[in-house]
Amino acid sequence: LHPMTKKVRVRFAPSPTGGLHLGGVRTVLYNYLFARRHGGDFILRIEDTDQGRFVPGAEEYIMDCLEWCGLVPDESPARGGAYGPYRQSERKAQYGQYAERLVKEGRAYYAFDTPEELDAMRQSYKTPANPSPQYDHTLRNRMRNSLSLDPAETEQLLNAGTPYVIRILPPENETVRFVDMIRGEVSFHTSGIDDKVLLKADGMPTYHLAVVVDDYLMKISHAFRGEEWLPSAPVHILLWHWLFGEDQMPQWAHLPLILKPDGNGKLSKRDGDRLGFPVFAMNWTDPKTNETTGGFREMGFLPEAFVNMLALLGWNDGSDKELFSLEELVQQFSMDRVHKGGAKFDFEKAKWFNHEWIKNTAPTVLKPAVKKTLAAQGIGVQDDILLEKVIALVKERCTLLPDFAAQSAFFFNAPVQTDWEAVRPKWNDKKQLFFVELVRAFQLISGWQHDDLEKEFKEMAAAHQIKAGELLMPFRVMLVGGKFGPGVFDIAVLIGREETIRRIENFLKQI
RNA sequence: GGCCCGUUCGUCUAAGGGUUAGGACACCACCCUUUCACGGUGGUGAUACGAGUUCGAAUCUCGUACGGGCUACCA
Repeated sequence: LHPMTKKVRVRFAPSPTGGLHLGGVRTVLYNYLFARRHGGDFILRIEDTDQGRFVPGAEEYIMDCLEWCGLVPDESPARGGAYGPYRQSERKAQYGQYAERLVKEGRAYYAFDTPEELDAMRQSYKTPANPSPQYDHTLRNRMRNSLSLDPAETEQLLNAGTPYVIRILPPENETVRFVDMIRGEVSFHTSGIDDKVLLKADGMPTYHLAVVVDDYLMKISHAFRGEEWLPSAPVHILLWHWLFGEDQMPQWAHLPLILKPDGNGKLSKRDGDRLGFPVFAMNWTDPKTNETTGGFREMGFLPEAFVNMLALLGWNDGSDKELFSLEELVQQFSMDRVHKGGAKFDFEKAKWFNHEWIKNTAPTVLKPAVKKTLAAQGIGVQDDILLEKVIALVKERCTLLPDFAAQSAFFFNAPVQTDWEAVRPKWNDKKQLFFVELVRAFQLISGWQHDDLEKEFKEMAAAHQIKAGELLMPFRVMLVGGKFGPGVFDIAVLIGREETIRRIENFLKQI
């Protein structure tokens, strides 16, 4: 087993190609929890070796997402650290040396095949029985590389500055084994490993080389990534074995995939558009296509709820507990309770988490976010004390932050729309009279608390020989504009005597 | 096709050889509430299949089926 002599250093390494999806955030989260749990460091490294797909602004976006989630790295491109650089592109010069070393030691070779030649190879060897031919031991001798060419020719090509890549040369007949923290021992036969490109023609490393070199140089002790990386793990193990020795290698954990809610397969951003939910942490606008993909933040999720929901998608503490703060997650998290199987994402359950968090969060804490969401709906709030009372009153009926606008707009502005149909059919002179007198009574009443109002209202109803129930709905519509909201007397208390009377009179005038 | 990984209610999951297979979301019913929610009570609903090991299997082994991932000079 891995000697835990060095400090735990886990890293999250996104590629800045745009957006940070659910699986990505969960990977960061597990990294973060593991690091905190063991008093280690959580490192962010940017994998920007593919310049063609690099998207401006994506790196900043990733940092913003992490900050919103409360998962700020100890070391990152922005913050720096003792094991920099934290962007792969800035380490470009070093990768080549490691690749050359592998060639010298006979573990890799030069390949001069052009993209067209590779394409031609894949076309000509493609059969129904073998739909995707590999550049591997079966084919490499028929390609143009330093193994098939004679040494003089290779030398000549190299001297002439012919573009080349460096490919790995997997051992003939061995079994590569490693222990995955989640899956236990996993093994691959080397005959099934193809000659992956390690160093591209532009001198940049591929992920395979870069991840190994970076993890070594940055002293990474644990590396977590999605399950889609499992098939290329043997390449990385081999590289570790040759370059730095397996005793230096991080412990691996391949996280289960997050699947689409309907059907099967990996969750993609397309699924979000199709099914009406976000798949990114925050809104992301691709500067190339100008296309925006929705985020959980903008949809009105609390970061605590978002993180809580993600943590439980593939992990639990063994009990029935489902609500965890980040701090509690840090205390409870363990990699051996992470599941092996993928989990379908369920937006309904995600909303449930948010609802629970809204209900359990104090109005003072909720206030800034609610204020923002109200402002976005054109509802200005001057009275902060009132706002807190309103939040306390309506939060249990809000699932997403924007729900606060619908649920509490009438506290701050008189209703613009009135659901007349809820009242008109049963309206009559007796009721009109009742409310006229109610206004008078409310003007005179001494206390303006819930019980005062209810007592007055019910006594008057009795005096007018109308059931209170028949009057409560009209009263609600007068104050709220519709058939919804908290208790009517609670509402009246909060909007105050003057405003209550104004809304009643206004209604009476219009009906 | 090849290689690898996986499989408990519709969904997320608990149960590490002995439980009436538990909880949550969703759904349904009832209660609370003279609004809408919240809440409460109850209900429908699962160990993919077949062998083997064992007194006893969701749990261990093997096979089958099904699902997924990978199969780029992308990560």
